[in-house]
This record gives sequence, C-alpha cells and structure tokens, in this order.
Amino acid sequence: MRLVIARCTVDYAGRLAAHLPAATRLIMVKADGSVSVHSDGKAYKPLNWMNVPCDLRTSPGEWVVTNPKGETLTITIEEVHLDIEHEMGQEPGLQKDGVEAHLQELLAARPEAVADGLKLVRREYPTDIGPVDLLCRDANGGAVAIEIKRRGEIDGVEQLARYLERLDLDGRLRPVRGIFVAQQIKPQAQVLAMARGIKCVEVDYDQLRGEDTGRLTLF
Amino acid sequence: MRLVIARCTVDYAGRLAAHLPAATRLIMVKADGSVSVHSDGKAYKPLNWMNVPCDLRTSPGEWVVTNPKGETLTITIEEVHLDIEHEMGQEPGLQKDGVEAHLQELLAARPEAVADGLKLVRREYPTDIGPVDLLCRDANGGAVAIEIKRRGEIDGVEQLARYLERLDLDGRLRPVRGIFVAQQIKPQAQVLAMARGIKCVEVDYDQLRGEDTGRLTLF
DNA sequence: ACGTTGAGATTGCCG
DNA sequence: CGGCAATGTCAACGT
Repeated sequence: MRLVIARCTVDYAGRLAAHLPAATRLIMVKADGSVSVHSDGKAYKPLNWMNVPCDLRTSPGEWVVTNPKGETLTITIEEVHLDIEHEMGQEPGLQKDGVEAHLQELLAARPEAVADGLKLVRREYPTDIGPVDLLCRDANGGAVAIEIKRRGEIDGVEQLARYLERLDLDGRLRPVRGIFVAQQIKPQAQVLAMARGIKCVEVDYDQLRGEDTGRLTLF
Repeated sequence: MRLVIARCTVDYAGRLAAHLPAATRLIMVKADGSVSVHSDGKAYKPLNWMNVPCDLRTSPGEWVVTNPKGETLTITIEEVHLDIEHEMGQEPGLQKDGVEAHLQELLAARPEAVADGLKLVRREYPTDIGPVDLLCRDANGGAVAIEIKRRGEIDGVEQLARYLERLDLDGRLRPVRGIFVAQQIKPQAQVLAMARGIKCVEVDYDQLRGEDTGRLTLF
C-alpha cells in the first residue's frame, strides 16, 4: 500500500463530472491498484476514487487513473508532504454474523416462530421474477409466502406483493397468504402491508439464535 | 489525520457482529474522530469502521471506539509498523455535475424534450405520499405526471404508479398519464411500465445540456 | 456477462 | 429526529 499526503486538485469524469479545488489530502493506492482520495472528514468514504480494474500512470505533477469504461480520475499534485510504501501481507478476511441470511436460516429451521402451525415447504422458492425467501403451508394446508428482511421497509413489502401476484397464478398454491418478517418494521411499511393484505411479524434475532440450541457458534 | 499501520485484530459489535483475525492493516483516524480499518484490497471500503459521532479510547495494546447507539469497535494492536499524524487543513468540498437534480432542472425547462406539446405545471408536485418530479399538461390539456431517474429501474416505475394512483383521485387532474424518463431504462422496467400503462422515454443528458444554451457552466 | 438483492449501506433533504 | 430518495451506491451470488 502506498500512502501519499499532498496538496492537490482532483477531477473525475465518468458517470458524472466532479472537481476538487486545491487542498491537502491523503491519496491511498492499494495493492489491487485501486486509488482513493481522502479528506480529513466525511468518514469513511473517500472524496474521489477509482475502483479496480483500473490503470494508474504517474508523472511528477500529475497522476491519471483510467478504467476500461473510459472513466478518468486526474490528480494534479502541487506539493508532496509524505510518500510511503508499506507491505501489508495477506488479508485473512472478514467474518460476519447476524445478516439476513442467518435470519433466514433460523426461520427456515423454526417457521413456527413466525406463526403457529407453519411448516416449511422450501427456502428460496423460485418464481419467474426471483425467489421467495420461504414458502410454507399453514395448519389448514394453505400456502404462505414469507419475505424476510433485517429491517422492514416499503420496498420489501412491494417485493413480497410482486411475488404473491406470481404465486397466485399457480393453481396448486392459490390462494397464497403473505407474511412480511423483519427485526423491525417501519410504520409506513406496516400500512402498505395492511393495504396489500400482507401480515407483518417482528422477530428477535438474538432470541431466535438462543432458542436454536443446535448452533451456538459465535466465532 | 492519524495514520497507523499495525498488525492487529478487530471486533465490531453493533448492527451485526464481525471479527478480523490478526494481520497487518492501515488504521485511519480522521480529524472528525471517525476511525476506519483498511486492508490492502477491497477498494475503497474499509474492512471495519466507526462513523462520527463516536468516542475513541486508546491504551497501548487496545483501541476501543464506541458510539451513542452502543456499538463498539475494538482494535487489538500486536505490533506497530508506522504511526504518523498530519494536519490536513480546510477541505473546500466536492463539486458535482450530472446528478438527477440537474436532469430534472433541464427537463423542467424543456418538457417538450420528453413529449411534443408538454407544458410544465409544477416541479415537485405534492401528493400525500410524496412529490411527483414534474406535473405537466399535454397539447389536449390532459394531465401528465413525469418521474425522472438517472437510471430507470423497476422501483422507479412502481413509485410513479403509486403517484398516478393518488393523482387520479383528484377530479381536476383525472385521468393522469404517466411518463417514466431516464438516461437509460432497463428492459424489466420497460416491461412493467408497459403493463402499468406508463410510457418510457430515454433522454441524453449531454444533448439536453447542449440544447439548453442558457447555462453552459461546467465549473 | 448480466441481473437481482443485500448492506453495519452512506448521505443529504425535508418535514 | 424520522422518513424518504439518491448514490460514480458497492459487492455477492445466481443464472
């Protein structure tokens, strides 16, 4: 990784046009070739950047980064305050726990946590516009489509409504009920769900994980 | 700005839980107090971070960053390879050109670029579920609602459809036609728009800006 | 390669 | 402060 602190101006031309007047900034060049320009605020996003794949050509006063899409990032360097290079070695990678996929796993194992009597038919049940998170049958044998989100917002309700439209075309499933499940569901999403005839259920991830005694592995 | 290169492990506990095994990484502490941990890849996003507002407490082998929401970022430092501090001074800020707001300005000034005979009634015409980008009248006096996106996707069509539903409740406007305008409209969005009776129009930003001879200021 | 979806999305705006 | 929409969203995954 190369770190340069320099007084510079920056111009980006690509999906939009952007310009940075002269000031002192950090320029970071990573081993993968990506370049980013940071100010001393606006954490954590750089002011300008170019992602891999890209090509960096440096001359004394000007760095030009181009990518195959024809976008360019031009850094005009007026004065260099620091210029160091450091080997970072291998990155073992980030381990995560608690994302939507885990919530889906837990609910697939215990659909009765959403509503009494539910039995799982299939996870990621396919429709021609994408897969429904869970397809279940209720105690009466009725089909139930479940969309799971970490946070329930209006888009998620629309998404489930589209799936329901499609599933209802299948005579073996019709009529299909919809349940929108999330750790937290925003009021607007609840209102829209109500209007679409979709039930809302809020679940607690930590509680679910606790009840799922089979897999208590957190790292 | 403080830059530290060190062999470290990192743990984040908050909206999810995440862990980074020991490796050499860059730790960036900005003047606003934000902290980010970068590897030598994965441009340009840090592996872990904590945004302002947050509080950083450093002891020789362990840095703990907390925020008011109760999230914590713990950096355990095994070996320091570099530790520098540098004053960056004032950041003048980023100037952008070519975002959706500009496209809306240009089309508000020349609605006939969308369809012949259109006259603007109002930009950001309010409905009870949010403002429509442009409300126009066509040559026959019929109301036309226009939703503008930089890139036209399925969500934008749904959004316009919701607005049309609302506008059609207003006797002074009914019936309201919908036009979905973007620089590029994805095929799926076109199909959905067709099904909803919404017309699609693709426009060219550079051409629009060129024809708008009044404001040729690009920086 | 393309499309879809999730993300600790972030960020800015407006109520 | 909360809801909403844009973002050069990015990045992962499935077809």
